[in-house]
Amino acid sequence: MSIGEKWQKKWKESKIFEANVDSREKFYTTVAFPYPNSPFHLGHGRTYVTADIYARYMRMKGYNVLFPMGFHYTGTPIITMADDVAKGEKEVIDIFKNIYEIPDQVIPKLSDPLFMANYFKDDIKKAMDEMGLSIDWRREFTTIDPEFSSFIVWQFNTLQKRGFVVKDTHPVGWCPVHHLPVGMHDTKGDMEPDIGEYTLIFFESKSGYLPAATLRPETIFGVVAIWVNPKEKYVIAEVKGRKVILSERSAFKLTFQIDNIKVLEKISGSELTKITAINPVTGDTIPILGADFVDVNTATGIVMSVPAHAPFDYFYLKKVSSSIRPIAVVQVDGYNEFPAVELVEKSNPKNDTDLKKLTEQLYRIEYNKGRMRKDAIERSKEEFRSELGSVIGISVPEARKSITDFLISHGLGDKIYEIMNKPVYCRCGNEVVVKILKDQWFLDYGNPEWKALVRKLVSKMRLVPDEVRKDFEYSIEWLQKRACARTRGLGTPLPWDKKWIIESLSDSTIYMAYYTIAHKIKAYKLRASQMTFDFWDYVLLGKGDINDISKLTGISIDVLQQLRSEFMYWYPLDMRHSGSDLIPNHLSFFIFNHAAIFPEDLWPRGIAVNGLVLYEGKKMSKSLRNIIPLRKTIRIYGPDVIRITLSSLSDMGSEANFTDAAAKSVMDSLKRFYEIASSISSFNGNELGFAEKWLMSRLNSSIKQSISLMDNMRFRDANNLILFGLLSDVNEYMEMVKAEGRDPNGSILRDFVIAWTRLLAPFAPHIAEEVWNALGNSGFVSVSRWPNYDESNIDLKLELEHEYHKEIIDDIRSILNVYKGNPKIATIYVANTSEHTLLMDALKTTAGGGTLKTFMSSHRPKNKEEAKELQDIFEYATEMSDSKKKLLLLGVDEEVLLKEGLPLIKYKTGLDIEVQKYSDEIMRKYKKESFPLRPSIVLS
RNA sequence: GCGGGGAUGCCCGAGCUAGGUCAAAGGGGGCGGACUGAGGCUCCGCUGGUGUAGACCUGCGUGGGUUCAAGUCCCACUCCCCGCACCA
Repeated sequence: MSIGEKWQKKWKESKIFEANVDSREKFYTTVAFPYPNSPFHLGHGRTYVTADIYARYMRMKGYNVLFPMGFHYTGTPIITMADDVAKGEKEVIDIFKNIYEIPDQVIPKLSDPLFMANYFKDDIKKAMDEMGLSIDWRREFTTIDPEFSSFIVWQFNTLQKRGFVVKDTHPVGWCPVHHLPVGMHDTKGDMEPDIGEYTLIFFESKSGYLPAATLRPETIFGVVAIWVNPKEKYVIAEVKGRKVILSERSAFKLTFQIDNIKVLEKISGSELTKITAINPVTGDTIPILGADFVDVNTATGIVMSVPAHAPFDYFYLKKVSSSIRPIAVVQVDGYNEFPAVELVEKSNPKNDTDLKKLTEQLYRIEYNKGRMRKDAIERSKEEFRSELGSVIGISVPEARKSITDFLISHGLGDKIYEIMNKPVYCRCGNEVVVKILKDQWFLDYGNPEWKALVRKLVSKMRLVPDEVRKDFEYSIEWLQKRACARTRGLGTPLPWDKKWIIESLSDSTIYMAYYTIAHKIKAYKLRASQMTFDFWDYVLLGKGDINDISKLTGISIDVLQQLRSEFMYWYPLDMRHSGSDLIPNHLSFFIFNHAAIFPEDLWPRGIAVNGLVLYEGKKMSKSLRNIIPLRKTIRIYGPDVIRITLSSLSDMGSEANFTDAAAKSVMDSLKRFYEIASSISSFNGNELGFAEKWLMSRLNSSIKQSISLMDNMRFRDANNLILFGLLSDVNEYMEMVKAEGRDPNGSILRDFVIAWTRLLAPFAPHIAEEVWNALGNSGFVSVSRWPNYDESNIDLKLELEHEYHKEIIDDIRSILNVYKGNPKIATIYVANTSEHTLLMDALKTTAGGGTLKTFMSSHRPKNKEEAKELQDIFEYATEMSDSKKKLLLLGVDEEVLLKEGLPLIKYKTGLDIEVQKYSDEIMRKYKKESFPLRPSIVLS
């Protein structure tokens, strides 16, 4: 059995992570629960480990820590994926089989969604245990447990009562064949259908209205023709009581958006080109022209031609007719009155791809810099002129909005939805269309009262790292109505309209409250039917009369009280951990729903967000086939290595790059820690010299620093300090002792290792327990206290002195570097008191904002040499490091200091060292100056 | 387009919210050495260029600017990554 398994088992047996209400201060933390549609990969581990490190740290700080876990079954991906398995979809099966190494006999069973969810839940749970997460598993649940459903029903009833649920229509991507909404998971190539709006403008003709579809309705004044595709089929249909002409395909697609479309007759595109149309805004009569580039599958298949501002239009119009003149609508600085003409003539596009690029370019320029021309607006019909006058001179985006409103309000236009990134195909092979869902239920995140509460909540919240605050503020302002129910998937039916299932991002917003009593619900075997609206109102909001509720539900008063006090002990949630990708949705919804349901004193206090995980510098993806199962890496490296590599090698807010090299180096460091810990009994020294004092100082100052780093979740810095930093300190200590030719001090090292083990425990709990136990400590390091530091052991001066010694060594080495020959002795000339006085004076001058001039004038050099010396010392003073200044201010006898470091300097340089006082003679002989803490060194 | 975040030495990556201690932390890789039966363990040294003395030169996306002094501040530009809704 590995060290990992050994301690995981012991933790479980001793129940140390099962948190119960007691008199201690509590700390309640959660992580977004997993969605079990596949096993965990490396990327999943990061958030959980990060939360666990903090949970373990807080536990060691003496808090009563609750870290529960549940599983999210709600939604469609599990169903879709099970379907894929059932259909024998190659890619999915290949991933399960070859990446996650799921046994052959299991794979067919995964075609049952519930089997899949349970199977992966178990696998994920194992992964969590194998990572050493300090979870209280008694509170585990899934979101389709009837007990949990009763909680969600209560949540939605409450939201409904408070007026935060509204009914509205909503466009979705839709498969016209199996009549279901399609999201990213349901499309070929996982394409998210991007739904956009086209404006329709009704041009009159003798055969009916031509609804030209455009993204730029403001260019209506510059329309010189209508394009249709002469090779395609069109129909005349009755739409909203109006006779319109549109492509056959369009008529079909629009049935999903508009009721009662009646196709009256068919007409070919070429036939259409024989008639003319009338611009409803200007009254101009314009030709209908044929063009192959018109795609009848996009919008209505009727396109208006604006050659002044659309490169396509100008390019093709030029080919068909030379008599039509462009009409300018938008003025842009740096272009002539017909920007599209100018662009096409200048860059001479060869094909549609070139034209597309020009279109995008012009579109952007006009959108950002364009202004509406007066002459264009004045082309409108007399009756509209005064109303449209307001758009003269305004920007394109503004004009677009008001002209669209104008068109619709005058019955001259309409809006339709279209898939903008078309074609998008459903997995069944049919092209996705836009469907308007009627009677859809929404959570009204746009509600101003609600938003105001949320703003308040966020402003009081602790966010780690704080940079994500902007993201939250942005996303909260941006959120509007959000559909909260779906037609299919696992989950809880909407209580007042049971054909809808509450969708997954809506039933996962306040479930942290459920954990606080989940174990009691199980222990008392409460049934969902007992957990009524009144029950939840009492337990979570303290509403209602406990006697009545007890009678109504058949739950004893004692149990009800217990549940209420459990909840009130743990709530509010202190910290929520999640990936940064969930900021605009889940985490924001979490905030919104808490604000809506709970009183202010129960609002969550903090969110910690981490970036994603890369593997060897690349994003993990199916297509790259570089998905690394988490459990596999734990088998290879052990849990402690994985924990540190995922969570503590990069800053929390930035992405973490998992590389095998990094994991290996963490593994080596942990091994080294273990070796040192196991060998301390063999060290027999007992001297308490400079080296020991230095080591103790390093330890104590590291402990001191660790506290603020851990408090702020700066795990990268903390780990650098604790794992890598203390390791190199021990090495340094060993060298120092070796230089003095003596044995390391065993008892000092023992104290050091004991503290070190505690510091390491949140990061590498398994190896920490092992060492803790081997050193003869009772109990678990996991529930021991974070080490205290003794301020009196922190000797800044001593540490600075050691720095000084190392600098002397570096200096000698850099001279050796360029020295030709074999020197035996380094003579170090230490500055004398007069230089010391001068330097102090120079420092005083610079500190007071004085310059070289001030300094000179107060010293009045007698000759050139003296002036040079003064100047040098002043320059030295200005560029002196802070640590040297400190050392100088602490007051040192440099000669004594040097002698203290002699063994180390000799050992490291391999030279004999002589220390002498500096004199002018040295200056004459070697042309070298000595400054305090910067002695001159002469090799010979 | 909107919003957020980046661009640092062979590679990865700190530092840039308080400008000087920055040729620039820490890794990795490479080179050399110690230990060893051996080492893929560990430890030590070197790893921009030049240099017979701890120095100098070049340098932190590009171009300007502020300053005695800029990787760090200001302006402009180029490029890259992430999110943008009913999907967990």
